[in-house]
Amino acid sequence: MRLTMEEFARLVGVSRATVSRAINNHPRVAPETKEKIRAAMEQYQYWPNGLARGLVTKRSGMVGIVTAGISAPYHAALVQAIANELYEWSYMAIFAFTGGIFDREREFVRMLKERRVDGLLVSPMVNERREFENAELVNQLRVEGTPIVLVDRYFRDSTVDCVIHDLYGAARQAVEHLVSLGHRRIGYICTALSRRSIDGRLTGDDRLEGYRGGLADAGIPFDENLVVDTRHSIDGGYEGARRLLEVNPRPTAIFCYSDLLAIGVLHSLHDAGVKVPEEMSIVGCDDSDMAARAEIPLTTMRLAKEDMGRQAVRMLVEKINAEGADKEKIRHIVLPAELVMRESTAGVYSGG
Amino acid sequence: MRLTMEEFARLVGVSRATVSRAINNHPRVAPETKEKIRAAMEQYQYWPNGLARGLVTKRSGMVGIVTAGISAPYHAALVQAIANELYEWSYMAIFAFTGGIFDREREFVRMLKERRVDGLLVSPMVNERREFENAELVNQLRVEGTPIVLVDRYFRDSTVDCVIHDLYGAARQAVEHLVSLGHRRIGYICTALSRRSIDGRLTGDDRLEGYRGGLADAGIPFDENLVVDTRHSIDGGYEGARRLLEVNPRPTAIFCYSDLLAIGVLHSLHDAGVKVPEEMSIVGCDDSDMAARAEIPLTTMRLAKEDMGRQAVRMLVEKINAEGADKEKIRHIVLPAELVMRESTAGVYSGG
DNA sequence: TTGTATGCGTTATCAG
DNA sequence: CTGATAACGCATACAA
Repeated sequence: MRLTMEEFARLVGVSRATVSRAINNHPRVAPETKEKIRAAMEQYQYWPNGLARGLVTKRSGMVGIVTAGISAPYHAALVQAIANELYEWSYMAIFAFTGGIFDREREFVRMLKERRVDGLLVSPMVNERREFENAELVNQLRVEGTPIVLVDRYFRDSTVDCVIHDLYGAARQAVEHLVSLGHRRIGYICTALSRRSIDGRLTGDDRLEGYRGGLADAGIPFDENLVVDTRHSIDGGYEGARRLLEVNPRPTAIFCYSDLLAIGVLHSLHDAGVKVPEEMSIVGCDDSDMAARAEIPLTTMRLAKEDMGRQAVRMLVEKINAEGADKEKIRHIVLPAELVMRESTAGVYSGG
Repeated sequence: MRLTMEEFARLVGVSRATVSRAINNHPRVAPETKEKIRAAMEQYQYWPNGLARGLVTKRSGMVGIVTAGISAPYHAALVQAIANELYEWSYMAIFAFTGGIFDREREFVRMLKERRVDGLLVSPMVNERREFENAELVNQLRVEGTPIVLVDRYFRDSTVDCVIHDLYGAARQAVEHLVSLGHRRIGYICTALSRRSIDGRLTGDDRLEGYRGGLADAGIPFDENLVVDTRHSIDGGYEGARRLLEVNPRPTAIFCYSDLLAIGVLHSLHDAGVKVPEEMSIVGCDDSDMAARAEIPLTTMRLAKEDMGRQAVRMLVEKINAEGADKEKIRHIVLPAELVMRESTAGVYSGG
């Protein structure tokens, strides 16, 4: 059994109250006493019991992170960023991966609250229209005042802190870049998630809206034939590109929903004998590790995953420590995307 | 403030002891009482305070995972596997990513013990000779009886539970496969970590030993010129392959330390105009997502990351629940690697 | 089967 | 500046 504060205090020759004060460096404790205790802690390897401490302070020093998982590099990078920033604030991270299983989202939140985490970082599950599968859960959390920050999700129906990427701006900027190179027929390859929004309903895919916005800025009419949806995988990108190559007249540039799709597009064009960037310009989205390492280093829109993790944690910590009215203050942080020019984009092919 | 058990019990009209028993489904509590309490829990949204509970049961229901990080897909997959299995056992996972920073390993372990985790899953940092950077830490954990399982690490100097891949067998099998295809000049591209062991000192790279073993089995003499070390990245693989192409006579097959290196090798050979698998066979190691998705789907040795996570968690849980002598029982689980044949290996090129 | 009383290891309030 | 002592929310031995 581990040493208790009472036993430890006796060993040092003080009361446990003094030990406690020394540990939490309370102002009214003699410097030499504090030093003596600090040294003894090392000697006897005494560390306070976090459970007991949390029971009385009502702070566990832990934060729960609820997300689908980390199999995608994007999510791994984001989770890593969150963990790193949490460390800076001396919080420990309890991770809960739902694997996209609906019931687990609720269950994990319950377990986390049972563990008395000080706050929650959540990327709630969304359906294909980007609506929260479990909006009630988020709403309840909000109502009961659990400190929470939404990561990579925007809760339209309510007022919850969140930090998201400016995906609209990212797409718009990508198109702007291509337009500036002289392109006018620009395709967009997206995933099934966003395809549905083309028909005019409120869109869930900010990239698609940004793509339209970029075209509008340049006075280029929107052509539905240039928008292709596919599975979110390298294969999906491969197939999407094939379909775009059949459109007449063929596009001279393609913006992709993600780097993953863009990699597939690259393979597809390679196999089809279409040269990148000479005959076709490609822009990805994310700036994952794959982008720079692709056969043809990929021009892409960098999504600031590190910033996202950092900001989310900071907001949450502030929320946890907020008093009174500040606790109600809601903030939405929108992270700008940055164009990273590499070798997959160039001016329009002039034949020959 | 959240409901307390006392208050909740009063609401239901029983004592808090009864509530406690109902929650921990103690045998001696009337079924109808139990049912009434269960229902009331839902109604009043009452959940016991895990901190208080842990304080008395001396169980936190949490397990600490100390590892470098999850930027590499291999590690992401492993961590995900651990998390999934932990869920099956109703444990929550506190992740601590050291980022390879020496001091953090100690610090995180201390923080985790302070949080009173029930056990530890650790992949301790190793130096370039595969020795533990912080052997003392592991040893101390062992001595004080903290339930611990080493993941992907084998602690040679002591007796700690662990689960590792049979990397020796993996390499040997890879060579055997190549030999069976008729290859006799087989190269090996590894990382700086393993290069040092060639000169005869105790090796840290089991793959290298397996490679030698495979050659020996086939009666092929070991040729130091066919072993190349490089950075562990796609670029590293690219460069390593270039160097192997200059060896005379040139190898007809290459075994790679990892899929990552193999991908670089593929690029390199492509650029050098060497056809795979016609002119050069390639075998990777890991069977990461990249392997199947490579331009030329990669033959590789599958490392069972899911099994590793599952076994590690199971061992730890058993350790936590072990009584008396069983607590001392040490087990080492060695996971076999499996050859996954794809399209990057073929018989020896017969010219023309 | 249920209720009462005690202790788990801290922090915090109050005296001294 | 330091030392008793009362919570904190729960599980459990003991009584009823």
